[in-house]
Amino acid sequence: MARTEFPTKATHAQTRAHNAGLVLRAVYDLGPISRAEIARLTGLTRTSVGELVGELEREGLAKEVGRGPSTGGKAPTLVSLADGARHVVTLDLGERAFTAALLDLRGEIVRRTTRDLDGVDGDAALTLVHHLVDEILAGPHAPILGIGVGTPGIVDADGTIRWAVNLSWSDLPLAALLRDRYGYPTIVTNDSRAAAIATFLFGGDDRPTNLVAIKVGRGIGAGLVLDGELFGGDGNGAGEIGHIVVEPDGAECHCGRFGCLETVASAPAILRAAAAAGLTTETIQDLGAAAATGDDRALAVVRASGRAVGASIANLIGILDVRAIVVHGSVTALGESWLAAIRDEATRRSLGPLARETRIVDGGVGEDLTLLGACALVLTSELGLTVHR
Amino acid sequence: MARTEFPTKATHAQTRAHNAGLVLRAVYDLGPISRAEIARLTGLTRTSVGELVGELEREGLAKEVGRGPSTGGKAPTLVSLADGARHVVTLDLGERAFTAALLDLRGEIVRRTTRDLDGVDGDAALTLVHHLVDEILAGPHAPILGIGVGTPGIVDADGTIRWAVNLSWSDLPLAALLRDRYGYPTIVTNDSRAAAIATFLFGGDDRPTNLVAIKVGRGIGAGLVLDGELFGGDGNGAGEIGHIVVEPDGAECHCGRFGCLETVASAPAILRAAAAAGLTTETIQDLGAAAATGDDRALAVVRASGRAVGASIANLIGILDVRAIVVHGSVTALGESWLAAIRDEATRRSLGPLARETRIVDGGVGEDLTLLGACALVLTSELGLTVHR
DNA sequence: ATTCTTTGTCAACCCTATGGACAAAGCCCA
DNA sequence: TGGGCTTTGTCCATAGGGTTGACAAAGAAT
Repeated sequence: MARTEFPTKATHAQTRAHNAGLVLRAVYDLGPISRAEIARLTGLTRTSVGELVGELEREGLAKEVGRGPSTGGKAPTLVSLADGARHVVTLDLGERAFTAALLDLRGEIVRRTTRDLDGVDGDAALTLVHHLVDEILAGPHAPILGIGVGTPGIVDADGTIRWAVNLSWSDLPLAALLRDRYGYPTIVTNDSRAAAIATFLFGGDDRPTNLVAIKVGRGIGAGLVLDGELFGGDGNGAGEIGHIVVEPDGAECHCGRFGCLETVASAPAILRAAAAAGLTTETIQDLGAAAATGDDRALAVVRASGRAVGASIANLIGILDVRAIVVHGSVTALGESWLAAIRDEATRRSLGPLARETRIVDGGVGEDLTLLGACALVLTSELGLTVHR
Repeated sequence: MARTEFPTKATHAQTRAHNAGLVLRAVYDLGPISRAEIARLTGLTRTSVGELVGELEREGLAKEVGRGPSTGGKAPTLVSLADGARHVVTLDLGERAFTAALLDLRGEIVRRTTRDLDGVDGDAALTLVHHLVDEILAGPHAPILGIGVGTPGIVDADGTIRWAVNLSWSDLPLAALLRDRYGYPTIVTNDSRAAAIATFLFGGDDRPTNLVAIKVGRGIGAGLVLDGELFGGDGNGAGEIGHIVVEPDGAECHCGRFGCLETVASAPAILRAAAAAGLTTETIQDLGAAAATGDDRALAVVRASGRAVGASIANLIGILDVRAIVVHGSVTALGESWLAAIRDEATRRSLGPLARETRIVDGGVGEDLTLLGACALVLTSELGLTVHR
């Protein structure tokens, strides 16, 4: 029904907010910078920039830090960001442990606490979340900008966790709960997605406009950054590639179907395959090491799982024409032969020109990616900021 | 390099343009409507709306059309769109023929001309394009808003046709050429994509935010409408699913790989398969008819090709979580058993909850979809309009 | 006929970006 | 050392454009 809702009108305040965002971003991205330079960059007048910078200074977000070199005229007054002027509380609700951390405006971790899950779930897990946040907030901190959470499972756009298997959570309105309890803006997302924006924003200067970050661990999921923004799809389920069937006659998956990608390429599946092949490797690391030494059976297992991921990536490339693909998560510990298998299969299965320009890179185990992504989401939504470097 | 470019500043003029767009859209979508009603809908004041409507009237885009019923006070003055106030020239550069048409603001075709291609290509084909546009413009018309073109092949974001096989065009800057020659804003897109926005915009009131329109004909391509906008990908190649490998050991494709979707599910491939199965059907229609009468061999061929499309759709669903999928193009003539095979396979290969809510519908041969889509693109870019119904 | 509503418009006002002017501060060069 | 030239940052007047409030016109309700 386009009949009832309608896009929102534009107001002066919005213009202001937009331009304020530009100035903040300039200060943020381009380090110590003069007002005049910001004016040139943004196209705003020096007058406007001066006023907006003044506002940032009053809010404590920016401060003058001396003069720069002259270029033939008056030396510019440099303004830079007060990195610690605000803090963000972030949570990584991992498979085995929950981590809470306090991050500054640069995404630097000020402090963190991790608590092992030890089979805790349901309400107890929620209580653990509260404890962790309480603990983080108990220490000294700057004004809090918001709370960002990365969690496994499917998460609605409004921050409700539809279901998270290992935590026995279903339809848990986590964002609303935390918002009510702490009074801060709160964003809850799926961990694959958090990792995706983190990779995107911290990807350095040459970051592309589109990026897909695929997490391969106990489960498999991707976060899609399209045209610079996280894409959720109609039901916020975009990127749930773990349950696309890749082997119609494959093993049964816990989702009820047969031959889902997760039955072939997830960590548990790989270990099962290794065992079936008569290998005695207990962990992904071990298997990777075995493959690295040239063990044929290990190599075969590693390659098979890599090819499955590669085939899925070929689909991604064909459908979305993305150039930047990052693979991360615990399974990346399989090492180079795994990645090579992914690249080979992705190339073999997708259109030449597209595949040639695609970079598939190893994002590693991605320790703090979820925390960073959750932080980035808060920064973006609260300040219109874009974290990078 | 985020260092050099920078998002653009917001100005008063932009605010104005945005709000003008809102008002125009209200008049456009909601037929005869009063200024007061527009004000309520958009959140703008009656004053602003009055002024903006005045502007539309001066431009000839809107006109007063009497009074509406009173609701207890002064009866409202109704304003409605002057459908024929502007015209759009559109071109459909089809596989066998070129069509040019003049469309009004509602996407209604005012007049059209079609010329068979008869093997014409290269410069001669370009000349044909010029002739067609000249012919359309020779007749009476309202002020022209722009030219919209739908063409096969891969098209850059700036309207350069990278290559179109059957026309022997490569790196032809068609948009620039037409812009220079006629002086109108010009948009050139791939036909699958044009069809996608057309389906999206003309899809009625309950249109979703995401839609994928898959064209299955001589080639196979999809147009992706994500969050209400056409998605192009990094190299404007998004939706080129025809060359994703679906059968690694399949037949050779003209792209050089083996087992691309097009080698299995495109019109020529299907006819080849039918011939190989000993069928004497000459056309897609014939084959569809044979399948409809229960011919086992025909049915097998039809189902096999449908399943291949269905598997690709499962990928789309898993990756993008789109709810609305439209299949169109000449191969839809295969009929119900083909569509059923598509649906079955798509459901079988994708996650339950996702597949359940997905609607895969038959868009038919899609006669004028390309023309409509090209028109819609021009309307959207020139007026910020959204065509529907 | 009177009162109450709704509509459309006009005038005064406010927010915010712009353009011009100017002092401050630096370089360059005689 | 002083004059000319640039660049920077700010002040002031101006203008675009949405908002508020008031009001006449027009219709419904009593």
